[in-house]
Formats: sequence, structure tokens, C-alpha cells
Amino acid sequence: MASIVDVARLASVSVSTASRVLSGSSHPVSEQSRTRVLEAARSLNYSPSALAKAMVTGDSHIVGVLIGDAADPYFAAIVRGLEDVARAHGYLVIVCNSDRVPEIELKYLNTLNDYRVDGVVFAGGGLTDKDYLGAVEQVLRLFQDRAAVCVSLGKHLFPSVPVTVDNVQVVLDAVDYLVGLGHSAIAYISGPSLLTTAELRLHGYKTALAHHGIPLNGRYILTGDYKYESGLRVARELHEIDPKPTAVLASNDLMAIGCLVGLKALGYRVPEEFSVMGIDDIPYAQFVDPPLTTMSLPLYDLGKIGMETLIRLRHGGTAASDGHTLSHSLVVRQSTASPNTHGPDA
Amino acid sequence: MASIVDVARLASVSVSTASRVLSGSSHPVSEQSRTRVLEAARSLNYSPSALAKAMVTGDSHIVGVLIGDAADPYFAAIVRGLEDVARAHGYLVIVCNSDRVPEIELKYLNTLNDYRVDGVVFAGGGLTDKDYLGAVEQVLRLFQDRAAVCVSLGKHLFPSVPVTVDNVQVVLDAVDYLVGLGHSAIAYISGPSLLTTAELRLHGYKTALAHHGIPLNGRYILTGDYKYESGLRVARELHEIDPKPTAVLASNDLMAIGCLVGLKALGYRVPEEFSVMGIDDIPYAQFVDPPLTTMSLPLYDLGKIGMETLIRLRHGGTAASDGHTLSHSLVVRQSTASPNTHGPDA
DNA sequence: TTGAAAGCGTTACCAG
DNA sequence: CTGGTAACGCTTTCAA
Repeated sequence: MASIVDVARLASVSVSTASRVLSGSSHPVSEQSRTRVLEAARSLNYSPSALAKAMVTGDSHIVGVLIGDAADPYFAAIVRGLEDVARAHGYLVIVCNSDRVPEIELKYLNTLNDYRVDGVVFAGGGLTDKDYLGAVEQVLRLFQDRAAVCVSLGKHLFPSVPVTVDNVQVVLDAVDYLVGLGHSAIAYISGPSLLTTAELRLHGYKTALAHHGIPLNGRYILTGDYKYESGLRVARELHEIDPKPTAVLASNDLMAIGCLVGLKALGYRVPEEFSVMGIDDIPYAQFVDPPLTTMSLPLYDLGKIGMETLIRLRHGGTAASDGHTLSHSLVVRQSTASPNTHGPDA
Repeated sequence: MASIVDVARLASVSVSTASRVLSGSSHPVSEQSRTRVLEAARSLNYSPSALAKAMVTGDSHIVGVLIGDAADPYFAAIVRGLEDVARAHGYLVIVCNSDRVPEIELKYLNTLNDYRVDGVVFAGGGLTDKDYLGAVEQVLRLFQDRAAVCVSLGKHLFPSVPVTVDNVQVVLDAVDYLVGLGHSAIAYISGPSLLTTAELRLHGYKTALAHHGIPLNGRYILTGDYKYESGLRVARELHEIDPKPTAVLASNDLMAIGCLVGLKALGYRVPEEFSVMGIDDIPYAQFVDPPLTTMSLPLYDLGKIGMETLIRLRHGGTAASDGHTLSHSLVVRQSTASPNTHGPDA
């Protein structure tokens, strides 16, 4: 592998000069030297060591992103947004699947720090475990010492710049829609209780009911893990409940779809017997039968703006422009209808 | 940031000794020194620079993966497989979305080389463009000089270790199934013609028809780009064809689903009027209505074994164990049936 | 078992 | 405009 020394030698200039033209420095260099260096680099198939460069400049141009699962369409969309922006700015992104396991996430965090990444983005919701939080804060302190940035796309209990959606309002709006349709017996499928976003959404559910004067029925609060299978399981649980709710709001689309499929398998008609609604608006939502009504979250933009924020911050951006709250919107499809009717939106 | 020098000083040992215990060297170190070094490292919150280490050892423990789109469930599953194995072996993976644009892929390849990645895996099919190929081979030469490994999860026209599925056989088996059902007017939705896998699969289609003595009808060969939207478009094209085929085999699930949805929107019943079949078996396949019959490919395993192969090769694995061909299987669901009947599999 | 010193490939500071 | 050189943080001979 040809190094910059080889290039300099072949171009008959000093290493400094070679570095200046090769690294696009603003330092003046004669046209002649420049040409010779470029020519030498090309003929030697020179590939500048980004590692060496990172070591001396303190800028690795690598950012890490912590996600639950790359195969989950929710994270996939976010990652896409993150990467598009990263690429446009000359950054590389290391994707870390943690399956939301604290130990794995922690391990990744430390490794990312060893690699001197310029920043990290937490793509999912935050964990509330005490030990985990303490450990994270410790690593984050190291990041901070290096002026590495930390952006979170969901609420986290440690210091980070948030780029999120208003999780409480999202559920508030969802319930409002369902109530507007005439429902009052609304079941809710919550996410894992140790996730901040799950707590926020659950809080939104309870607040919404209170707001509409609907008494809270504990049996109507089911719990899943944000995965398809848990939606399937909840459908069976719903089958046992009496009296049954007329609508079920899942805290994410994957569970809503699982529930919808499960309900159909049990012989129920959707939306005639059960209105089913989700949150996220992942691509799957439009393919299921019936197409899923859901609260659309700006997944791609969350990633896009998250990365833009990270890069801006890393370049010394002002704290004034920090923190974004992106807006959501209701997407009505065919999985919801008024109760006791036989057609959607009837 | 504390460096190994600080640790050594605090532990009152030489940098060499500190390095030996911190890097888990096999070189003998007294228990006393070891303890002191470890203690010093802990108290200083020492984070070893992976960059410096990579520079001197020539092992970055980073691998790059080139994919079309992280939001495409096909690639998402592969990436998950790749990362699980990478993590287990202490590797980090940089995900590169190219949208199959040669320039982007090339740019990424060069950047990955600058970062001295230990290897690269091409997750999608290969492009056949001449200029592109020449450029890729040039970069790959640089990889080879550094003993960096190149694994491909689809056929590529440049040197790389293949871990794939038998794309021709996959289509052969799919057509066999359809013919077995009684179909002979089978349309085919091909992928982008500049992709090797698309060519392979198309070849499989033609071979299968010939094998069954079914004359090739040019109008039955439609072309898409592996995305959902193109399946939708093909549905409209199918609507115009006369005589219509009784079955349509899409070269991937996303297009099959688009076609299925499009056909239903046009008022056709599936599988009664059209049998629709896909290839890949992405998660979506089971959620659509009717659930999609498809050829299941070992997506996750492709990634898993691909990464295992890359790591083994990097560690000087023998060429004897190179190259894998994973097996596929037919998954019959409800989107296919015998022609001229009114129920699935009737 | 230990340590000194030579790199690894860049950039950046400081003279010229 | 150019060049010498220290520094980045680590591993690895080579001697002791």
C-alpha cells in the first residue's frame, strides 16, 4: 500500500505539501506541486488511511447507531434516513443491533468509543434500568470528553439531544379518533414496560380516556413486546375478555398487525367486530387486509434530521437549534369503523 | 482521554507491559504487574484506541456491507444475519446503501478501503456494467493487497467468494410448482436487466418453460425493478394483455405483492383468476391477503454464513472451504391455485 | 519477565 | 509557498 510518503517522494515534494493537496487543505500550494502530487497519487493508486487521519485530527467521520433490530421495519426506515444524510456528508455509519438488551448496548457503546466515533444516535426508546443508566452515563462521559455527540430518537433518561415525536400526543390523537368513531371500550396493547416510549404512550392512553370521561378498565390494558408475535398472543387474550372492547389500539403497527391477523384467525371480522389501529405507519400497514388505520410517524425524517442534528452539533452547532419534535398524522384506512355497524366508516 | 502511556505510568510499568496485559497478549507478565495495569486502566477509564491498534496491527475489525436499501426487507434480513455473527466475533459492520447506483457503490468501496476494513460483503446481485466492473476490480485489487476479503451473496462478475442460492434452480422449482398446479400460461416479472441475479432468474424461467415444452410468449415477460411499485404497474400491464396468463411468477416478493395488490384493485380475484407467486419469502409475504406462495430463500443465513466465511477467510481459512450454495424451499400459501377453479389448491 | 525504541500514516505547527 | 518534525496511541521486535 502506497503511503503519503511514497506519493511525496514520487512527486518530489515534501510530505507536508503532499498532505496539503491530498487532504484538500486551504494552505496555498503551487499549481505545479499540486499537479505532480495528484499525478503521483493516481499512479500509485494512493488510498489515504482514514485511520491515521482520524487519529491525528480527532475526527473519525464514523457515527454509530444503536437500534433494536435491523429487520424491524421501524428501525429500517430510520436507518435509511440516517445513512442518506451521513453519506451526503462523508460519514460512515456503524449499525448496532442490541435487541434492546442492556448488556449488548453497553458493550457496543464502549466499542464505539474505542473507535472514536464522532457521535452516536440511539434510535429506539430508552431503557429505565438503573444499573444500565449508570453505566451508560459513564460511557457517555467519555464521549463528551472527546466532544462526540449523542442524539436520541426517543426519550432517554441520560443526557442527549432529542429528535423525537410527541409520543403522548400521538396516542392522544389516536384515541380521539377512535372515540370520535363512537368507541368507548378501547383496549390498548402496550410495549415493554421498561421502555420510556412505551410508558409515554401508555400515559397518553390513560390521559385520553380520562379526558373523554371513560373509566379505565385494567383488563383492557394488554402488554406486548412490540413484535408481531405478541400481537397474535394478545388477540387470543382479547378472545377471553368479557365484555369485549369494540376497538383495540396497539402501541405499534407490528403488534396491531399481529392482533389483526390473530383476530381474523379466531373468526372475528375487522373492522365490523373489532376496530384495530396501530402506530408508526410502517410499510406493512398498507398491505395487510384490511389495510391498517394508524398514526403515521415520520420514521425516515427522524433518521434524517437526527443525523443532520448530530453533524451540525459535531461541527459546533449552537445548542439553540437543538432538539426537534417532529409531527405525526392520522392515516385512516380500513381496519377501523364505528362500533356496531357493518362497514368501515359507516 | 487517558492513553496507554498514562496507564503505564500510573501502574509504574513500561508501556510495553501495559500493552501486553491490555491487549491480551500471550507474552508472560507477572501477576503483580497485570493487576496494577488493570487497576490503573479502570481508574483512568481507559478506552483503548481501536484506530491506533488497527493502524499498527493492520486489523481494523470493521467490515463493510454493500446493500441496495436497508428498508428493503430482503436486505434487512441479510444485514441482521451479518451483524449477529460480526458482533459475536468482535467485528463492527458499516452498512452502505447504494440503491444499486454504480457510482455510489464505487465511492463506498473506496472509502471502505481508506478505512482499511478487513473485508466487504456484496449483499445484492451484481451489476453488469462494463465501466463499473473495471472500476470495482481496481479497488478490489487494493483490498487484495491488504489481504482484505470479499464475499458476495449473489453472483458477481469480479473475483469474490460466493455464498449464494442457486438462482436458476429457484425459478425452475417455482415454475415446476405452477405447472404442477396445471398452469401453462405463466407470466414472469423480471428484475432490472443489468443485475446478474435478475438474468439468472430469467434464464431459469425460460429454461423451465422449455423443459415443460411450453412455448415462450414474449408478452408474458414483464420487467420491474424489484420494488413494490413496479409490481403495481405490472398488474395494470397484465390487465391489458390478451389472452391473459393464469399465473404470474414475480422474481421477488415485493413485486409479487405489488402485483397482487394491483390485481385485486383492478377487481381480479387471487388465486381464482390469477395465481400469484413470489420469491424470497420476506416477512410481508405472510401478511398480505391472500398470503403469498413463494420460494423461501435463507436470507438470514445468507448473511450469517457470509460473515462467517468472511471472518474465516480473513483468518487465513483455506480456499477449500470457500463458496457455499444454500438451499431454498417452496412455501405454499393461498395466493396460488389450479387454473379455472374457484378455491385455492382446489 | 521487563523495557526502550522503531514504526504505522497522517496532520499540524513552526521555520524558512 | 515549502519542508522538517513532533505528535496521535498502540504493538512489536530486540535486548537485557
